[in-house]
Amino acid sequence: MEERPDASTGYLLARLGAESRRRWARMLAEHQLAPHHLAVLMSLGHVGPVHQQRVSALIGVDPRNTVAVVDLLQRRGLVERAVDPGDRRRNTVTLTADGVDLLTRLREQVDAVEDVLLGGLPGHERELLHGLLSRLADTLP
Amino acid sequence: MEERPDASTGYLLARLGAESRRRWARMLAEHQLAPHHLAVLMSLGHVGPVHQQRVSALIGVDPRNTVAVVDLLQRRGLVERAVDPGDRRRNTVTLTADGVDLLTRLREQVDAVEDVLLGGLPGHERELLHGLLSRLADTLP
DNA sequence: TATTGTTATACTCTATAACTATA
DNA sequence: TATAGTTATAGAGTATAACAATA
Repeated sequence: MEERPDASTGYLLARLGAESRRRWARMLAEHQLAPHHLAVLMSLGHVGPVHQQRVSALIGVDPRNTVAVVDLLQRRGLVERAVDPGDRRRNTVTLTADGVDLLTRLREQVDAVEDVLLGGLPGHERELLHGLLSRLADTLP
Repeated sequence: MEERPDASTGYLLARLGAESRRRWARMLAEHQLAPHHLAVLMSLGHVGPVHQQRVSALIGVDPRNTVAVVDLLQRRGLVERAVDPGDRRRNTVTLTADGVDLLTRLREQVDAVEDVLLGGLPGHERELLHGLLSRLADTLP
């Protein structure tokens, strides 16, 4: 009887997360976007306009590295930055109409990529997984 | 009623995977190792000696980038490379006794990191998540 | 000719330090 | 003094191309 230690959950998360990111990257390359850019669009679509600091926390990217990500999206007219009148240090980031449009169109491709990645699980288990990951993500910040 | 599109499962995987990797990296820094190094040790502990090509597939790292990872582990005496007599192009990678020792000692710290990351989920849901991720990882290669 | 491992290299992503402006 | 955003930059990780040895 051989010892066969199982991989840890944290490792499986990192391993599958890297795989998912890789597929996202390939899909997004045709749009000249990187995973972080879509992450921002999806986050804004999810929670609405927020300060740039909050964007960083939502997508799990350091504030300094978030600057360039939002810069590109702004240059493409997908998001807008507006100084918060209540605290002029803060930038409120908002999806533009073009941003919403692109997000809507990308969702289809996102789902297609996902179908391949999660192909090994039947539908009800995918929903189960999604629920668990979703709750886990909410407890992070 | 505001539109609140939910984040995709693939995105949640990438997001949580990056977080997990970050915590692994901080923990492993004291041992002068990177996540990929532990990934190799865990994989070998899981499936036993395998060709380097298979190591690449298991940890999800390109063969070219795997070379340096195995190089370091070999220099530290944690794994051994042996030419396969049956096909001399191939290197069989094996855990050394020191490698097994380190892996055993690291498992404790891995579990501690994991407890923090998965703190938001009760025990039975962690097991559920582990099972789902485990099956998903098996369908990848 | 195809495959395993390898090197060199360019590119992307992430982390460390320090600055500006507002508070 | 502390915080939001920014810049510059070094370091780690990943991807592109080409090669040697073996099959």
